[in-house]
Amino acid sequence: MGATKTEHFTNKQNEMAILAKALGHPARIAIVEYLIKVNSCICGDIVNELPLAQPTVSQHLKELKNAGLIKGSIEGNAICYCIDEKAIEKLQNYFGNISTKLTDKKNKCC
Amino acid sequence: MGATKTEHFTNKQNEMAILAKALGHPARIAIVEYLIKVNSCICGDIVNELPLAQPTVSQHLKELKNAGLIKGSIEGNAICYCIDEKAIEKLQNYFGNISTKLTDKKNKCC
DNA sequence: ATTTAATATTGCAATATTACGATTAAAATT
DNA sequence: AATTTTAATCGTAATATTGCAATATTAAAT
Repeated sequence: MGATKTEHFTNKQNEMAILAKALGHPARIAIVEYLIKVNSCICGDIVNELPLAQPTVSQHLKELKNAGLIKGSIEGNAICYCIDEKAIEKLQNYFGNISTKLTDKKNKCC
Repeated sequence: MGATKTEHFTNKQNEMAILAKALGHPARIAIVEYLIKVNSCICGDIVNELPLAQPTVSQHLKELKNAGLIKGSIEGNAICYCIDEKAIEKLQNYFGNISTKLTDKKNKCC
């Protein structure tokens, strides 16, 4: 026990859970927000923006990358990071869809 | 170490991270989707829908409730669960906002 | 009052996450 | 070539999560 039983859920469910989980930490939310704020790809500079040690930030970046939320490309001795818009789109569609379904119905039982 | 350093991030960042984290597990995604699918509040019945033991489901429900994603009210000897629309709205707004900011900019450096 | 049904809680083992110091790797600069 | 810069990786401690059997709780039904 201890490990998530992904095999019992649909691909879509696992995919959304992976994206959500990646954003389930304030540092990773902060990284994504910073990438949006600077409005471009960032080469270096991310570590200085966060109140965490360099290896910790590196680890968070890796998780965001594994989840497909950011892309990173080597740019000399720095790394260029930016948001992967497709992932954000998926999240937006997902919650937009849920929102629509919720407002469609009118049975207020709670 | 091992605990998230929430104190270094903004309230909003922590709030979004809590919501995302709650959805960062396929079982909890499945619960939310089920609540939407049946299109009403559900009294009982959730445990049978999931491929997990009753205590595990109960725990996932508790986490969704703590994060503010679902509401539960006692209804006889069953519990009536439903989505808290405000939380979904927050998520939709958040990702909608990010999406807008991303499509606004045109600097494709990646 | 007993039994039944639905859900929560407890306790625990397995695993995952978070954080960081130390180290390494790779490229730019001197 | 030696140094500096930037970021990844390793190792490890602290903590959190996942999952479930056993048990408790609560209210309805008998």
